[in-house]
Amino acid sequence: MKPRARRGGGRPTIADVARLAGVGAITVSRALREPERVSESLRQQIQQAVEELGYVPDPNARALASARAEVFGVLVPSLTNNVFAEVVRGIYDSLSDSSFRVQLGNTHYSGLEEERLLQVFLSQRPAALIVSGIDQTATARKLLETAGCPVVQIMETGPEPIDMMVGFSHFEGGRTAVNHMIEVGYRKIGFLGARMDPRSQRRLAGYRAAMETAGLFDPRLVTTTPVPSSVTLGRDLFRDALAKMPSLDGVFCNNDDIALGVLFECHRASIAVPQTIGIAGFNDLDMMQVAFPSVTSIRTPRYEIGHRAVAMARAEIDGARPENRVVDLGFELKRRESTDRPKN
Amino acid sequence: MKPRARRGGGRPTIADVARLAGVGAITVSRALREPERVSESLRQQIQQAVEELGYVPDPNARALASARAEVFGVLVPSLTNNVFAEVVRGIYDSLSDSSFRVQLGNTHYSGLEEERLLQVFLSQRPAALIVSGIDQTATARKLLETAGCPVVQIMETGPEPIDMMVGFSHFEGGRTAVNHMIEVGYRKIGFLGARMDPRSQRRLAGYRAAMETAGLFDPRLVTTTPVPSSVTLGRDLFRDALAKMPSLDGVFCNNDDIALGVLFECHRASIAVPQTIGIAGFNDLDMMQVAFPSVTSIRTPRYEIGHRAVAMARAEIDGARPENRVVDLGFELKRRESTDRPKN
DNA sequence: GCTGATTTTGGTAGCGCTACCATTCGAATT
DNA sequence: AATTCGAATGGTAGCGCTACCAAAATCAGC
Repeated sequence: MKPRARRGGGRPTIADVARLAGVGAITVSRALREPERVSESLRQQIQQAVEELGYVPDPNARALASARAEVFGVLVPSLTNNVFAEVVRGIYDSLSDSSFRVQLGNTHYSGLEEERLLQVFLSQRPAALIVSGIDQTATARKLLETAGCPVVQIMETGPEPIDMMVGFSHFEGGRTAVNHMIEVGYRKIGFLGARMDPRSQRRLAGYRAAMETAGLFDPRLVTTTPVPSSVTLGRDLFRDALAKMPSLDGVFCNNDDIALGVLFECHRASIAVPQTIGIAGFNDLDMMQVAFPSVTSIRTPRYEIGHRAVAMARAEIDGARPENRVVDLGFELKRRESTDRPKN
Repeated sequence: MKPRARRGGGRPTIADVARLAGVGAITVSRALREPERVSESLRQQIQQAVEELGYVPDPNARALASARAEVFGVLVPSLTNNVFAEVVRGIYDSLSDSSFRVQLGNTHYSGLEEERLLQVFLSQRPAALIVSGIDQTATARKLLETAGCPVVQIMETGPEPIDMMVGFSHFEGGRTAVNHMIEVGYRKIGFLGARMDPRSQRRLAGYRAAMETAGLFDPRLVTTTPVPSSVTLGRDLFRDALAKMPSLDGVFCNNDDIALGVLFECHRASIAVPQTIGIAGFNDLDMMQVAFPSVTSIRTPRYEIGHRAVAMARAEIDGARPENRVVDLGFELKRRESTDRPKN
C-alpha cells in the first residue's frame, strides 16, 4: 500500500534523524531526553544529525506517547492586575531554561470559570498546576487532588494545602499596615476596598483586628465595593468615605491603585497628606516610592512567589519531594511620607 | 497479545464514547467537530454519552492526528507592561468562546529571543501566530512567512505585512501630541524616552517632525535611555532634562509611566503644571484622567488590537480571506489639565 | 420501481513519539 | 572458559485522535 503523503508539511521527524545518524529512532529519543543513557559517540552523531536537519521534536506527539505534556497550567484571576502580571513573569522566567511551556488561564475571579479551565487544562495532562488563592470550590479541589501532578496554590498560605503552597498572610499584612498607622497617631482610619476577593477580605479582617485591639473600630469606617479596582475607583471610594465620615484622618487601602486615587483626590481637594489624612496602600508598586508624597505600602513578594512556585513544582517533578509543603514568603512594611505624621 | 495497561490514567477516550453511544469512533469525532454533518438523532446519543462519561478530547492527540494544534501563538515583548497586558487580555477574551488555547511567549524586547520562541511555537504547528511590532529579524520573518498559518503583526502598521497587521501609527501619535503642545503655546518641549524600542523610536520621530515643522527642534531637548521604563525612571529623566536645559517648558513622554514620574517630581519641586511645565504622556492609562492635574495623553486601542488580531486570524482560519490585510485602529488625543496652558 | 446522486456512517491506517521488552555485547565474576 | 550481569541499543506496539476512502442509507427524478 502506498504510504500517504506526509501530512505534517515535510518537517523532519525523529525517524529522519535516526536514519541520517544510522541509529534506531528510540536511541535518538533517548539521546535527546536522557543523554547520559547514550554513549558519547552516538550522542555526538545524533546531535549532528539533529542540527543538520533542523529537527525540533513535536511536543504533541511527545505528550501523546508519554501521557504527560511538558506544560505548566497556571490559573490567575486577572491578566492586567500588575500583581498577577508579576507573578506570571516570575513563572515564565523560571521556566525559560526548560522545555516546559506555560498554559495560562484567566479565571476573572470566578470559581466556576476556574473549574471550567481546570477541566480544559487537565485534558492535556499537565506536568504541574499553579492556581491562585486557597478558596477553590469543592469541585475544583477534587479535580486538583486527583490531577496526578504537583499542584501549587499561590498568593496565600493556609492550613490545608491541596499539595503545596507559596504565599504570605494578607491578614497580617493588613494588620501590620494599620498597626503602623495607629502607632504614629492616626485614629479614624478608614478601609477602602474594591473587588473584595478572598485576599481583600483577609486584609480587611487584618484591618479590623488591628482597629478592634486598639478600641478604634467603627463599621462606618469601612467602604467597599465589588467593582474591580482602579485608580478612578480609589478616588470615588475616598469621596464616599469622606462624605460618610468627615472626621476621617487616615485610610488603609486594599491596594495601591486605590491609594493612588486617594492621593490624587487629596491633591485636588487640597487635603494635606500626611497631616490631615494618612494613606497606606498594599503591594508596593514601583510608583509608590516616587509619588509625592511617597506612599506607605506593604511590599509583597509577587515575582518571588511565581519563581518559588515553579521551583517547588519542578523539585517534585524531579522526584525530590520538598520537605516544606507550605512556604510563607512574608511581606515588608514600607514606611513613607504618606503616614509620616508629626507626633503631637 | 495482551493489551498494555492504559497509560493515560483511565480517562475516557473517544472509543469509550463510541461504544456507549453504539456508533463508530469517527462519528463521535465528527459530532464534536462538525455537528452539522451528523444526523440529529446520533448527535444527541453521542452528546449524552459524552456527558455520562465526562469525556474531554485530548488536544495532543487531536493535534497529532490533524497536524494542526488549536493554539494561538502570541509573542509579546513584556508581560508586565500594562499595554501588552491589555493586548493579551483582549486576545484571551476573544478566544474564550472557542477551543483555541493561547501559547504566550515573552521576548523581552529581543529579536533573538523572538526567533527562538518562534521556533518552539512552530514545532506545535499553531493555528495562528500573533507577533508584536513590525521589526522582526530576517530569520524571524522567514519563519513567519513559511509558518503555514495566519500571522498577525500587532501594535503598528507598515507597508510590508508578512500576512496581516493591526495597530496604529506611533509616529502620528507622537506628532499629534506634540503638535497639540505647540498649539497651546509650549515652545521648549522635551522628549523623555525609556527603553527606546522601535515604537518608542517612531514616537520620537513624530516628536521631531512636529518640532522641526514648527522650527523648534533642538537635539538637547531629547533625553532617552535604553533602561526599561518605570515611574521612577520618569522622575530621573525629567531631572536630567531639566539640568541640561533649565528653560524647558514642556515634556512629551514616551509613555504614561514616565509622565507620571514627571508629574510627581513637579509636585515635589513645586513646579506648576501646566503653567511652568506642560506634560503629555502616551497610552492613556486609567490613572491619567484621575491624576492631579489630569494628564494629557494619547489613547491607544490596546484591548481592541488584541481583539481584532484574533478576529482577523479566525476569519482566515475559517476560510474567509479578510480583504483588509492592514488595519489601522488609530488613536485619540486626550486633552487634559496638564497641557491646559492659559493662552498668553 | 429503478438509476444515479447525495447524504450519512464506518473501517483502516497512520500522525510522531515513547513505554516496554528483547537483544546484544563487553566486562566482571566464579 | 562458562556464567552472570549491567549497560547500550533496537524492535514493536501503541498513545487518542482524524484524514482518507469505502460502504450503506437516503433521496430525487423519471
